[in-house]
Amino acid sequence: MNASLRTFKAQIFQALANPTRIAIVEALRDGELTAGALLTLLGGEQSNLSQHLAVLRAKHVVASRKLGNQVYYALRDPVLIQVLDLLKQYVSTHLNDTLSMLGEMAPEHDRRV
Amino acid sequence: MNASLRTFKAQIFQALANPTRIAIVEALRDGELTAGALLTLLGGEQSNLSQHLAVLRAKHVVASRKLGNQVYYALRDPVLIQVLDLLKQYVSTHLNDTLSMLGEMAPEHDRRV
DNA sequence: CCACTACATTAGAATATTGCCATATACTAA
DNA sequence: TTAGTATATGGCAATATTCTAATGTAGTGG
Repeated sequence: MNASLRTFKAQIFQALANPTRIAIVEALRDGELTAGALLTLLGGEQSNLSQHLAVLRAKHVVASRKLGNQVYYALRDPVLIQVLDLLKQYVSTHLNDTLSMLGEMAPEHDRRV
Repeated sequence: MNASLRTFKAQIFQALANPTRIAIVEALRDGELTAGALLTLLGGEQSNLSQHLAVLRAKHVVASRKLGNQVYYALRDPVLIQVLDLLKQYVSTHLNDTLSMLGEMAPEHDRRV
């Protein structure tokens, strides 16, 4: 495998390497949402969310379309949902390994990981 | 979903968000390798590779066992291989979008993406 | 013990990422 | 035009990542 391809893949991972951006992708799992809806869902500063959306746009993770006053965001590829689903598996498999990192949560209690 | 869990997932993505580390994970796809074998495969500075291995260890992506003089590295969870396989799909789906980023390769010609 | 091989760690500079704040732009409505 | 809503962008400080070079540590063999 070619170095440029690896760099490209690395950039996709980089795009997902932030809790807020993961939350965005998860929020878009079932369809598009406006930036405002995402802001309501996720909370935080508007400009901060907008910057994270810019990162996801730059890495082609999301597409945006403007409708009147608002901008609708959607995932560009459902494969990323599958990636997140695999990560859920990963997290539950490794819960015991990583409990210390999280410093919370009981392992045997299902909390919709 | 809980913020700590998202942070944890983000760290896994962060671990994979580097071309060298992706190359390491891909090299370990079919089984364990020593640090030296990885160095031979991937080239570059020994200390640099060692640092990347340290990142992967810290994020629990790889396990290491010492045998005599050498350290064997292995993936801790095959799910990460699946993640990389999905990324391959992703890359080929989006080749046209991202050719400019890569600045090389013909899209219709199969190059083992 | 000494020398050698295999890895790991530290230090430091260059660069990138992140969050906050303020400001800018685009669209709508009156 | 003026005001208001929705979103994006730029400046800037704090922090994190990545690389190179040098040094440290563990195991092996003589």
